[in-house]
Amino acid sequence: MTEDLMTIREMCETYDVTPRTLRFYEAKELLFPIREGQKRLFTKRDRARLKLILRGKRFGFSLEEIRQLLDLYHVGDQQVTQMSRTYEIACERLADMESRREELTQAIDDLKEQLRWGEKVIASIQQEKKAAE
Amino acid sequence: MTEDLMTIREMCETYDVTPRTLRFYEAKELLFPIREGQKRLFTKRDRARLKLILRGKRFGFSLEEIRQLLDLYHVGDQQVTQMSRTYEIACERLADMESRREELTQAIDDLKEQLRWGEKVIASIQQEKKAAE
DNA sequence: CGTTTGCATTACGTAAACGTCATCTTCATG
DNA sequence: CATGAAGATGACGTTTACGTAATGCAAACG
Repeated sequence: MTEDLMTIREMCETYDVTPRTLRFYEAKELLFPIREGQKRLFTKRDRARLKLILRGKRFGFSLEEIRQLLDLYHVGDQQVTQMSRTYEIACERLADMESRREELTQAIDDLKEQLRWGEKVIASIQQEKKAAE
Repeated sequence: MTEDLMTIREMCETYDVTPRTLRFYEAKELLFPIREGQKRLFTKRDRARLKLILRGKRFGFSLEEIRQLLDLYHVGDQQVTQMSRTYEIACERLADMESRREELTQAIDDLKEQLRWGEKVIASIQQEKKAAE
């Protein structure tokens, strides 16, 4: 931790995932821990990527989609000639996420309305109970 | 369609899903189409539920989680005594969704920043090209 | 009246995302 | 030096969310 490197166990405790998950993400080329002999050591970069992975998952992105998103955050890995294409993809993603947020806002408003209705129903039940006493 | 009832095919075209998906959702008790002989006929209620299902999926909810959410929108199906509990669950869901939205906003801001950086890089490449001519 | 067409059921298949052994090294430690 | 904890490597198992036939019925059509 001090040298900016973490063991698999430290990673698991920090991010609440299993070793299997981390090895799986490495196999899928989402993470690239360095090796000390056999053992994996996760860098700051791996941790940043893992946070993005977990966030992506919470929004229903597949690991493959997340992998593409991750590349947007590590453009240095890419050839400069692919930069423009990468930029386009990123713009599309951004639009996608913004429309998602609007949809989510709509869902929140719907649910809030339901809740107001529920409050009314509960209140009227309380009244009935009171009347029955 | 005129009588507020739709065949499976009409549903598929309207909501861009396969028949298999609709039957699957029925088996999982997410939809409750009525029967005309053997054939399924989907009501307005089924369509409302399907919209919520598809929306839920876009946010990474599992079908089981969605089923619970759906019940919040059809409280009439429940016993009145369970009302308060249902209300609690709904509040939790709401908080969950609102924190999701905040997270999404953060992700959007991050990506926007990445894009601004990308714009700079692309611009500087254009400069290099120009200089090379 | 035979045959498409539309929908149904049953059942096996599959991709994604890990879980769960079983087995094997490698150190640190009593 | 035995051993036990931490980590690695297969390899098979599991759940979710459908896909994909194979087969059957029933109305509609040429």
